[in-house]
Amino acid sequence: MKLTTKGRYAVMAMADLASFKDKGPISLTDISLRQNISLAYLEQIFIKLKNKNLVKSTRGAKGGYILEISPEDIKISNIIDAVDEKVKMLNCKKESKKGCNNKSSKCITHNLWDQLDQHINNFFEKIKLQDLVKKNQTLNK
Amino acid sequence: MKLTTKGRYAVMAMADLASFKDKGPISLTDISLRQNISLAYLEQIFIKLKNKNLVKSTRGAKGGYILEISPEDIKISNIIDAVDEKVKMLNCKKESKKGCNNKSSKCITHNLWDQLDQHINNFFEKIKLQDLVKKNQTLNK
DNA sequence: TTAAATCATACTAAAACAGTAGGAATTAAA
DNA sequence: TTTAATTCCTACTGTTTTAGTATGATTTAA
Repeated sequence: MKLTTKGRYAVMAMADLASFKDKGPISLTDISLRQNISLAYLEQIFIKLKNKNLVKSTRGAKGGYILEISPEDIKISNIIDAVDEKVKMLNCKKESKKGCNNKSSKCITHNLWDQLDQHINNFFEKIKLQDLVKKNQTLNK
Repeated sequence: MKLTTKGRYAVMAMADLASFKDKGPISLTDISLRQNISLAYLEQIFIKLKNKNLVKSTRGAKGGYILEISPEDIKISNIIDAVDEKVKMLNCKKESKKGCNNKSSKCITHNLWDQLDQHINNFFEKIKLQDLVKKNQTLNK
């Protein structure tokens, strides 16, 4: 069980943006170099972040991205969700009238995975982007 | 981010074993039917559970598996670990002298994933197999 | 006019996943 | 003593996901 790079990169990139939030639009090239992430891959990720209104873009030369919302108001869960990195341990399909294992209404481990989901989502909910950049902030100002 | 079937099935199967723990060896065929998991796949999973001394086997007709330890003493983490379902969000390689992104010593999100690892592992550590079967136990006795 | 940037979409190699397949060894019961 | 039920062992495989590349269009500051 692991997070995919898309989710990790998205959080890294957003944290990067947050650290430079007073420097005007930040280009993906910059983020790419600083965070060591492929530029083309970053582009894909930022389309999604933009669709969810987490960032705003400026096109053309000297363009780039800035945060649409303040880092204190962006939860890690918002970022993870934006790039389709769903936390979903449960596989039990709801459509099937029969239940988890096509037998009983709920499989014996149903509640366990359900609680795990909540446990992880709760973790992402309570941490803000701001929490990640606190230490570095003064350095880049 | 999701758990693979191997981890989920392992926990389901162990919970099944625990519910029938006073009925002598339980065959994988039985578990396969009750939990709706492929027999051949269960066989692979049980080799691993056996290697970690979570279950004991009896070969031949009327054979099967029983728990090697009491359900109160088996943590979910023991099961997950046994089938190689590692919880590892962090991708930062320790070997590389350079650190996470081959640049700074630690990437900006390093601690976040580290804490997430702990958060999840902690969840699996504190839940015992016994906790899963409590409700169903009287039914199958 | 040019260079730097976002925007958009299609493609792809490699790995992981979720099993299957085939048979060998063991043992209880008929 | 044969048969059926079981664990044990190892190799194989189709599908999906991952982690990007590749290509080109559009926009804009200098």
